[in-house]
Amino acid sequence: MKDFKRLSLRQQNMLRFMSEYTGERGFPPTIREIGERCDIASTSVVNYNLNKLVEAGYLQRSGKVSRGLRIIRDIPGVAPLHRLATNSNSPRVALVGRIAAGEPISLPEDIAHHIEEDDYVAVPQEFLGGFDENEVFALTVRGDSMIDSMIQDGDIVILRQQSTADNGEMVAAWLPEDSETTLKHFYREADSIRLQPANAAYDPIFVHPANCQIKGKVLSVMRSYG
Amino acid sequence: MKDFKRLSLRQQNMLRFMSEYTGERGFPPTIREIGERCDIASTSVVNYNLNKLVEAGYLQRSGKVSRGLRIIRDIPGVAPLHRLATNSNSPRVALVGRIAAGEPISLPEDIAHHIEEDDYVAVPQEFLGGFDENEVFALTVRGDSMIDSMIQDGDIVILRQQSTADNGEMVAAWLPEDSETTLKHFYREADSIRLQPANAAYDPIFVHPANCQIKGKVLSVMRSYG
DNA sequence: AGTATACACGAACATATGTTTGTATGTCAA
DNA sequence: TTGACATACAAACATATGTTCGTGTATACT
Repeated sequence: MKDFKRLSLRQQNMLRFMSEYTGERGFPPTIREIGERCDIASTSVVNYNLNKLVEAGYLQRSGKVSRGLRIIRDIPGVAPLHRLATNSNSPRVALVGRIAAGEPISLPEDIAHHIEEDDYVAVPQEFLGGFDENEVFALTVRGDSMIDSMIQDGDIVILRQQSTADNGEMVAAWLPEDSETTLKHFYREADSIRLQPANAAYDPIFVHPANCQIKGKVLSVMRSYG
Repeated sequence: MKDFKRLSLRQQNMLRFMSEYTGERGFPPTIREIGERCDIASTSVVNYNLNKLVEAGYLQRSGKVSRGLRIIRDIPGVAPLHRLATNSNSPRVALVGRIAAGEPISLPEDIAHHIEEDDYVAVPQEFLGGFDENEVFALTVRGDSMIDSMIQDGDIVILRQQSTADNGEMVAAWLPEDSETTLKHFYREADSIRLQPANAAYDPIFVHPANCQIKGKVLSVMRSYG
């Protein structure tokens, strides 16, 4: 059984993507989805490398069925977030950082490590959108750059970790070219991504998919005056 | 959200099968596989019942993709695929009504009477502003008349019952002459009261003190996208 | 009777998706 | 050079799979 480092970079990427995807959606990706995300042009190449991963003992495949993949070994770097102790019965969500124009947010690798005791916020069950508290995190909003989404300085946004999104969902997106993180509604267009503010008075932003990195989707917002 | 026992026997079977299948194989079953195992002759019937399960809050579906199923609630008799958060012991606050332009809110006498079991919302301690939960109530915002305060339709505002306010506090004010309830920042001027929107683009409202009845001050705002 | 609603069936439909084939390009050893 | 091997690509293929539609059958209510 090969060591993870012995796999080709492409195969490592595939494993990482499959693991993340499955964690986010609840089912594995298709061959073509793997190809898109790992910059593999041909489905047969994905198929080829999947078989290599089976040989290496990382994967099980159920032949001829869609999404017939199952990862059977842990993958460095995408280890599942460990459960964090809590006293309260109320779900406690990791408050991992601040989101603001011009600053990146470091996710998800850093979550498990950089958390301290105080960096939690209690969140009622109803505001977790049915997701497990372990795949949910919170950010404090800094600055007024999200005003057009009815979110202001000091708000706490609750998000679910995921790197993809469905149309209409509100996401935290990191725009590398602009060195900016923003909260917008997500829409996949023909060959670009439309980031739509909540307020109709503001114009949408169009970005190339390569310049749009989804960090998570917004489940809820909490604000305290005082 | 329906109780498990309220589901049809067929739907219960489907849930059990989906959960077991996913646990065994690592990916959810197809519509046809569900049909076979649950003695359902037509794929459309499976599809129909899957949508029912989504309505009941047990399932998430990713449209148009194969095996696009995810169980999001525990199912009696089946080992849970992932841990779901436990019941909350957060303070529970009475959700006494809706606030909207043109509609009065009946406070505080009716609070004790009109409340039913569902009319509570769990609120984390941090969002009660240090007040006792018994003197705090919640309102659902209806309409977009409060957009200028970064509060939108569907938001839940947490308020403390009080009939006066300090300058700068955000209050729910009932304006008898206009038959209107509104959320604004409160400022006492020489011989009038200024109700100031949060957004500078909007003009303040000046009212005579006799035409301004404070219902409570806003402690926090909670919003769930769902 | 008629109407509405919930649930079920089967067939046709569109396409998502795994598989296969033929070919090309690199490296490495003989 | 040659040949073997690993890896990559594109196109064609077969079918698995979600969706839609027309219909039927109960039950309950007017």
